[in-house]
Amino acid sequence: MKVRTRVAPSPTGDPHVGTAYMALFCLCFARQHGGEFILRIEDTDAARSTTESEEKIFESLRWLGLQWDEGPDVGGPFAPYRQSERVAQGLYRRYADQLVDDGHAFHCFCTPERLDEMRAELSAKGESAQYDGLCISLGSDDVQQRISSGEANVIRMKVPKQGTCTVKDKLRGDIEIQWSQVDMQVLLKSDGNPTYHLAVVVDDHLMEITHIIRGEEWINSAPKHILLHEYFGWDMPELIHMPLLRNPDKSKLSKRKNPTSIIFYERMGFFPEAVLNYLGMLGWSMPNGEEKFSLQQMIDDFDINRISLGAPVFDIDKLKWLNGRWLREEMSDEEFADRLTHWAYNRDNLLRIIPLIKERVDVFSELAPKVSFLVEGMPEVYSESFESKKVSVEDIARILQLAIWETEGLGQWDSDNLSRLFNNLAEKLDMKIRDVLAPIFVALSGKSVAPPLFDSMEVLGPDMTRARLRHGLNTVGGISKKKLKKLEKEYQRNF
RNA sequence: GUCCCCAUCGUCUAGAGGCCUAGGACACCGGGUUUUCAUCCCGGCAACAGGGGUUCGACUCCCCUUGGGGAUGCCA
Repeated sequence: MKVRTRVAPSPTGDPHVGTAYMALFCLCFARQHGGEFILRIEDTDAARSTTESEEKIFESLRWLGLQWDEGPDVGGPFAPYRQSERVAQGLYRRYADQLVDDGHAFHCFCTPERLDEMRAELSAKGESAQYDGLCISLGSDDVQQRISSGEANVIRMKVPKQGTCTVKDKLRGDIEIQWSQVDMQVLLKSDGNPTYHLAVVVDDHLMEITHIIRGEEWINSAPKHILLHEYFGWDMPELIHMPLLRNPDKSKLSKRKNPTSIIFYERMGFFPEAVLNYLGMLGWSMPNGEEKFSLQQMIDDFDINRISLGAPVFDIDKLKWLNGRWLREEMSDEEFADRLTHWAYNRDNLLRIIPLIKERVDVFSELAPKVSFLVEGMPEVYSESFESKKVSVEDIARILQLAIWETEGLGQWDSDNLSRLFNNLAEKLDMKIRDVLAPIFVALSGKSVAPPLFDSMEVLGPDMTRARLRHGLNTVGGISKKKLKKLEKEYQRNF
């Protein structure tokens, strides 16, 4: 038995708690049945799936104490798995060609423009905007000629016109989906890369995966995967679709509304045991009702039927309480000391901070207040600290909100990039950089005097920075819904 | 729009037809212990979305409505 879940790298490479959530359940399920837990990077986009971003994810999962099995090496040098290597080898193209030869897929020459038009037309008529099958009936001579003339094309899978597909889900039972609802999915893109749907099916087969644990969001594409397995003549792995973690407003957990990276919780000083424990109690419970449990206890008592299907809201308050219990009930003074040293006052961390404050202190005793904000979770911030003669409260709120949005899209989180970002922001707002930065300073540090801003932000990391900006925004009174909508429109137009 | 998933206190959940006057936990509000604070203890507030069936009996099973979420890409 081999249970697999996926790891999706984000542009910044910061691993999402949702990833850890799936991985945790995958591990428990696999171990409970004496099977293997396979962790897999699933992204054919080389820009996103860099060795660096992958390593960051693995590091976070290791921090949590999740150990995965290596699985068979299917062509790439990277354990546990790397997809991009195989793309270059043309592996997926061969499988796609095979489907074309067997009459299960076809070359499609439709341009993106035509597809857009077609979809617009269909949805205007109130029909589902699927591919209309224009290229499916092209003669093979015609196809060969257009390919050799270099015309761009993709490979699409054929889908039955009628009947239903039964998706067997270990948690939800049989889910019936009409084939008419399933689109003729592109399998191979015009650049030769496979889409997720082809790659995932091929990889599952090559890695001999028997069980898949993934998020609920994939239920609708399950028929495509089932059909591909049929076309290839392979056994379909069993599916388990987990509920999705939510923001307090019930939408899918997103960094826009919550700190979502595992690194944030590490930086806040949560214990990995507590974070894992907390994730375990979202959607699952111990048979005896105990809320504090270790990974091993969870594995021992794991029962997939105890998973509840309602999508849980991620509640930091409860996580904090749980962390407190771990801290008080499980840590000796010695261990507390060791962990604290390791967490903040380790050499590496100090070496990052020292360059920022060396010039600003004369003796050690002056150090603590100057660096406290780099170690604190949320610094105490008062609305008076934001007050300024030059900038109105409303503008301060605007600046903070814009900063939050802008930093969401930042790729490489470093001092130089941040500096560019804020200079741009000041320019677009037609304000002095100093006036723009003032409220940012306060939100981040609670003080108006602090070490260099961009370096501090780099040390704090994206999630912690955004969390403090949000906190600052709330402190100055936030932005009303109406104004927020207006600002967002303006933002999308001008930035 | 269409399809799919889901539905117990504000939040996480227990509940496999009678054990339910619906249990626990977080948060919140009281009280106690403590030189302060925190911890800890004790107590309180608070939910089966609505309507139809099935059944001697529904939180539990079925249907409809409503609500929430997701999917509808040459993203994953």
